[in-house]
Amino acid sequence: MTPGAVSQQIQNLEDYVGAALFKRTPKGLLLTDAAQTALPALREAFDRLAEAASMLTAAVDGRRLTLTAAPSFAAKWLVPRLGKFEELHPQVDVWLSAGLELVDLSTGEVDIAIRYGGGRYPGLEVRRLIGETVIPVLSPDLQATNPLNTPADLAGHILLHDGSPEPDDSCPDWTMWLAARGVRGVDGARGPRFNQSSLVIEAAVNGRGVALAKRTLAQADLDAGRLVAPLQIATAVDFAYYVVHPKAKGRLPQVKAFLNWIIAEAEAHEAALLALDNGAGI
Amino acid sequence: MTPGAVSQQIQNLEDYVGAALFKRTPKGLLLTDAAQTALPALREAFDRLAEAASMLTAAVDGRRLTLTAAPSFAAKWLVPRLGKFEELHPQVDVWLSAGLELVDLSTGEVDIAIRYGGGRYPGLEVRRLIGETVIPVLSPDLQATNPLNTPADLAGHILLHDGSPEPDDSCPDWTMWLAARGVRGVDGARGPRFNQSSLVIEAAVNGRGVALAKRTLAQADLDAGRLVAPLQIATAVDFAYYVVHPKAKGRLPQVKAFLNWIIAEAEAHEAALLALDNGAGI
DNA sequence: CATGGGCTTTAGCTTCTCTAAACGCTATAG
DNA sequence: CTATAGCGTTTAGAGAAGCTAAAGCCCATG
Repeated sequence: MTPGAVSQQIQNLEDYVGAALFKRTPKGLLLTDAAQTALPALREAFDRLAEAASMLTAAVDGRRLTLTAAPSFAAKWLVPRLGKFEELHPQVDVWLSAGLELVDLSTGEVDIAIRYGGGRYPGLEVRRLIGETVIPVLSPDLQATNPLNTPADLAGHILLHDGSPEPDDSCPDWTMWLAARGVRGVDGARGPRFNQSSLVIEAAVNGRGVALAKRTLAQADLDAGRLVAPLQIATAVDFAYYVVHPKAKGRLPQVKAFLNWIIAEAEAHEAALLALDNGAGI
Repeated sequence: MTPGAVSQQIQNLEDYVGAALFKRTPKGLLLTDAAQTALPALREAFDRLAEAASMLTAAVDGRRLTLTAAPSFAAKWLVPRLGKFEELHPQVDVWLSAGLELVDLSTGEVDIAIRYGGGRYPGLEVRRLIGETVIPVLSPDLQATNPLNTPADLAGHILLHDGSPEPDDSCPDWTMWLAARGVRGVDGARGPRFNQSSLVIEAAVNGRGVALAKRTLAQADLDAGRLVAPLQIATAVDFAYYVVHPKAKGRLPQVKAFLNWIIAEAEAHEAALLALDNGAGI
C-alpha cells in the first residue's frame, strides 16, 4: 500500500461524506472533531464485522464442526456420547443438525454426516460405523404386569410400529416378524405408528406396548433398565450406520478428530454388545 | 444491479469466508445456519457503520452547525444567546469551538466563524456584526467601598489588564487611556493581566479591581448588575465582530438560518445599547 | 539556503465489478 | 409429456476503481 493510494482513499471518503476527516497541519494529519466523534462508533462497527466474519469462518479455522445425523440416531446414540468428544476437544463448537437430508454435504455447509442406509454415498468418503438389528422391547413395568416370554404372548400386547421411511427391505415390520416366527392370531398392522425410531422407543419406555426396536438406538435404555428385551430375538438388517464426509473436509483438524473419536466409540459399542450377547447367549 | 453481479459477489464472499452462505434450493436461496447466526451481528455492524457515517455527514444534511468564535465572545455574548437559536432550530446540533484560529474555515471543518478583527478575511463571506468600545468597569461592591467617580479615582484602584493578543492599535490599554484623560500619578502598567477579555471581566465581577473592558462582552454583566460603569466613558475601537463563512457553506440551510438569527441578535444588541446610551447621555 | 519528512498529485497499469445475454434447473400449466 | 415461467448461474466484454511509481509541494530544521 503506497502513501499515494491512502491519500486518494482519504480524499474519496471525504468527498463522499462531504466533510473533512483530517486536519492538514504542517506536522502531519490530525483527525477532525467530527472524525474523532465518529471514530469509536466506527471501531465498534468494524469490530462487529470482524466478529461476524469470524462466525462465518469458524468452520475453516478448526473451531466449528458441523454434523448432521438421522434424528433418532442423534437422539439415542450420538448426543449421549457427544459430551465426551466435547471434553476431549473443548475448543471445537459442535453444531449438530438432525435431519434426513444428505444434500447438506454437497453444499459444504456440513462437515460430517452420520447416516443410516445401505452404504452407497457416491462422491463421498464413507466408513461403516455400526450394524443394526431389531428386537422386541417393552418396559419392565409392562413386563411385570403382562409378561412377554414367548412370541405368542404378543397377542396380549399393543404393538408399537416404527414407521421410519427407510427403503430397507431386510428390516422387518411387525407383520413380517410375526410371520417369520409363525405367530398367528395377532394383527401385525394394529397399534400406534411413529415416523421416527426414537419415538417408538420412547413409547415403549413409557409402557405403551411392545416395540420392534432398532437395537443400537434402544441399547442405552436397555442398559439403564428402562427397557427389557425378554425374547432376546435379534434380527439383523442390511442397513447400517455410516459416517460420511466430503473428501475436502477430511483435511480439517476438527473433522479428523471427530472421525477418530466416533470410530473408536462405535467399536467400543459393538464390543460391548458382543460381550452382552455372549453372556446372554443370543 | 443485475442478478449476475449479485451472484458473483455472493460467490466471491463465500470463497473468501470459505463457507457456504446460501443453500441453493429449487425454490430459491436460503441462508445457511452459519449465515443465519452471523446475520444479526452483521446487521448490527452495518447499522453502526451507517450511524457513524451519519455522524460524519451530519453537517451536510442540515443537522449540524459547526461554529468557531473567539473565546471571550463565545463565553460572554454567544453562549448566553445560543439557547434561543437552539429553541428555534431544535433539529440542529450546534458544535461550538472557541479558539483563536481562523484556519478551520478553509479545511471545511467549521461552517461559520465569528471573529474579532479588522474585517479583512479574503476569500470568505464577511458580515460585520457588532462594533466594540472599551469602558472602565468594576463591581458594585467595590464601587460602594471605593467609589470611582472621576478618572483620578483610579489612583486608589487595582487596574485589571486585558492582555488579549490583538493587533488593534486603536484599542487603548490602561496606559493609553489614562494618558488620554490626563490622569497622572497612576501607573498604568501595574496590576493583573489576563490573556482573555472574558477573564478580565470575570475578575472585575469578583471585585478584584477596575477593568478596561470590552463593552460588548461586559454588557450582560452590566445589565445584570454584576458590574457598574460609573465613569460612562466609552472609547470606540477599530476592531469589530464579524461573522465569516466560506461561500460554499452559504447554501447549507443551518448556515443560512444561523446567519439570519445572529444578525438579528446583533442588531437587537446594538439597538439596546443605543437606547441605554441615549438615556444615560453618553 | 539546502535537506528531509510528510503528504499530495499525476499518469498509467492492473484488477475488480458491472452489464447483457445465454444457460440450467425446477415447478407449474396446458 | 411438452411448454413455459421463475430463479439463479455462467460467460464475455466493457467500464470503473484502485494501486504503484515518481514527481511535486510545503514546511520545518540544520
